[in-house]
Amino acid sequence: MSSEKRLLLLDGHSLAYRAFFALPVDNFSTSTGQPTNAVYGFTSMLINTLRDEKPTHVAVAFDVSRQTFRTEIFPEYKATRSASPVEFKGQVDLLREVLAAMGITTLSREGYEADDIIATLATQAREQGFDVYILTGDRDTFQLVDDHTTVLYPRKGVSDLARMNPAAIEEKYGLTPGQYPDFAALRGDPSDNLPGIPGVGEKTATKWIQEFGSLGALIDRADEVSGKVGESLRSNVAQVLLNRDLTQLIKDVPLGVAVDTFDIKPLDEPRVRELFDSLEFKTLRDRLFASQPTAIREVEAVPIDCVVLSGATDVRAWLAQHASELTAIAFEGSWGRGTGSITAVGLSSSDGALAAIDLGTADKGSWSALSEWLSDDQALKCVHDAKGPMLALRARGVLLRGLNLDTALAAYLVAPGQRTDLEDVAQRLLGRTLGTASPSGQLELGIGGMDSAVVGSRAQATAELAVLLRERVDQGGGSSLLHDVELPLVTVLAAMEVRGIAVNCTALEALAKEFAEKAADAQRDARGIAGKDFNLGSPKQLQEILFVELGLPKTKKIKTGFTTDAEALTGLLERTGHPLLEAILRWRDWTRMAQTVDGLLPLADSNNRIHTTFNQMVAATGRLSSTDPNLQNIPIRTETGRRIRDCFIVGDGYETLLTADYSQIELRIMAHMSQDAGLIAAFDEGEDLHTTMASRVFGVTADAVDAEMRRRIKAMSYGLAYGLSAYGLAQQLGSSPDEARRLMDDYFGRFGGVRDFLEAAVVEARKTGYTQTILGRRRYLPDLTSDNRQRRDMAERMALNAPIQGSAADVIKVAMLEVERGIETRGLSSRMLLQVHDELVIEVSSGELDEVRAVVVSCMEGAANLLVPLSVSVGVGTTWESAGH
DNA sequence: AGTGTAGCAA
DNA sequence: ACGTTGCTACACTG
Repeated sequence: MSSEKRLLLLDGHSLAYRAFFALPVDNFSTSTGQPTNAVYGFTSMLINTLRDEKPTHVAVAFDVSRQTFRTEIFPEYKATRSASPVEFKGQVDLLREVLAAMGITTLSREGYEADDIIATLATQAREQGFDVYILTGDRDTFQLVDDHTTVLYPRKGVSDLARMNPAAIEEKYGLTPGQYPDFAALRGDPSDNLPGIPGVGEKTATKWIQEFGSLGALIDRADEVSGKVGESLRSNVAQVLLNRDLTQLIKDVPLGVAVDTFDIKPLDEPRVRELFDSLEFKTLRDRLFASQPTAIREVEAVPIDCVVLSGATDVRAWLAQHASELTAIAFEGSWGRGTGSITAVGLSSSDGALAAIDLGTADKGSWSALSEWLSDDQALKCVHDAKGPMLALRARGVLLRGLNLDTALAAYLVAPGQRTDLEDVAQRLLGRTLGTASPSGQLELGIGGMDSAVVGSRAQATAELAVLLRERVDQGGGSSLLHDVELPLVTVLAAMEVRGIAVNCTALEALAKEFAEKAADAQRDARGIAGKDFNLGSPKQLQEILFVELGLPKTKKIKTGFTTDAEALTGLLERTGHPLLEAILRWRDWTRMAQTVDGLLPLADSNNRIHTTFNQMVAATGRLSSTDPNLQNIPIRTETGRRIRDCFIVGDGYETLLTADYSQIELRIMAHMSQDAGLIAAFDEGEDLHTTMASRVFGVTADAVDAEMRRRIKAMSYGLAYGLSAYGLAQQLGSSPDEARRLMDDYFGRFGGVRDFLEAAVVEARKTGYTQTILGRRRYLPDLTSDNRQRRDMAERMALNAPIQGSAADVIKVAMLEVERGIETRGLSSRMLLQVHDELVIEVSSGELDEVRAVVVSCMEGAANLLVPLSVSVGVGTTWESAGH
């Protein structure tokens, strides 16, 4: 029979320490280098136990210091334990933070170990009728086990727990729990530095306790023990009795708290979310939230006044009555790859009214009434992440107009780098947990119809967020960036995604076949040379063959051994000339290309067009990203890569593709932001920039600048924007750090304003907490003041890069708006298809080339007014490759 | 399913 | 430890 009151007690240090050694720190560190293995392992065990044992009360005990009553009795107690590693120490505080966020009581008392606190609480709890569960890595607690007290002891790792109840103790030791400390005293404990009896191990200790019943009886009748071990026992009685005292847990530690107060409280969800996100505990976070009993984690109450609208009259009447000012809309449905469908719509008007429309059952009239309102640009709307719904609406021929706010975009500008889905933002800013349609997404809606409470509450949350975020964006000075750039860009991106880009599927298929054959050839060669079949794609197997079987020189160390990346293998090939290396590199090249092609082919629609998805809220710097497929990383640097590019073609009904890209936009931004006179002058020169800069740095005429000098300056210039170190530059150039340092000195000697700007950027960011772009886009970098050098250095590099990369993103976003509008206002039918960070790809209708080129160039060059001109180069051709530069 | 390695782009 | 921002594929591990 299990009690209704169930207390879970944990030993913080012992569990965290176990986790620390069980989990490789390399696999459990944040991207900024903070080790989290101990916190992770502990938290994982805690969540699993909460789920499995369903306690009603929880507390965690910690040791305070090494100094306890035990060290007073026996100074050598635990004296052989080495200091805990620094990687561990910092994690204890993190762990306490996690527990605090989870609302779990932590206890510690000077002079006592966590075990004593646990023994005390377990005793009190038992008296009050609790069932007690003790999760600990310390076997001394076995003495507490009884019919209502179970010790959960990690067998190995952090997921395999042994349930130590009286039967389990009996089975494992042949003893009762009460006999355990007697046994432990006899055996001694090397890890606690408790000496045992020479010649007496676990077997003898068990036998004696079984035979005599207890340690007291054994010592009373010690004379009866014969032989050498008997001798040994008699001469070590004092030590054994001391061991017994040290092993005994104290059950009356003065704690001054009642077990009742350990009842499980609701999670501080925003705090947990923030903390777990910063620790990069994604799955753990989800597991924790999933494990919350519904009684505690209540889904938001059903909005009682959410009316379900059906029929054109209904819809029209509601919209006329309520949708006067800003109306928040929540769309349910699915979208992507330039299309989508909407199943339900929730509406939350500024007067507080809520409505929902089920588009699965709605008649034609309701739909047309709704779509009429959706495309009315006088009817102002707010949507959380509007681009997807825009795609779905376009698929039904409806243009969403009057979009006045996108709360996801606003949340992104306020906190780039944080998640922007509605659930998360609502949780973070409103402190509210939203209900979702169903864990599996659309499924339930499709079958079971609309859940008006869910749709309504999402619309309502969006409306509330609109008020809050508008204010936050204003405070952050991002109002213009949001309303003049990001918001109108949503519509442009949606249009680009709908358009897609045409591909030559026949040619792509031919490439796929050819690349696969080339890869197979290389694989055959490699296996032949190695003399065995192995998986070339397995770094592990590759390491075994290269460094063990063939005994090739070791490469740079990585987490899992030695790197086999292309740079390292090329280096090895040069040094050893081993033919296997050549075959592997060749196989990598061909499989890479084959993968790219294979990934593209199935994504072409019936018109042979591929529709990517541009994500406006992923990159912390303000860049766009592209997925499904990623069209921003189509190969270009190799001949083979260019053959893939050649398969992206102008579509039917259009004349040609045009690509336009900014020349050295990041350096121009650097010139502008730094106001470095030398750099500005170098741009005004109009000749080859890197050559001009090299001539100044090296003090020679432009004619005397050779390719190597130009290469160095170019690498230096671009490295700067990334927070380059002398070491990194040396790597890049293949020279010594000393040489690189000299180059940097010479460079800054000539372009000192750049250095001053970069230094000031970091200082300013440290002071304000954020960096800023030319349009006021912020990136927050709290790690700039971190005590952890690695984190701080990382943040400094981000602070150098973010204003530059982000400003470039600002500029091309403005340009995109201008290009789109320029084309439209001139009544042209050419259209923008892609953006690749500093490049736009346009599909040009016949007869429009000259005008489009002029529009694109002027819009791009005019997108920002910098201290240096923006320069755009244009290429034209029927394929992306031939239109390239 | 999540993590690590590798490799493509800007 | 040593240059930023992304996305995807694969192998490996649980």
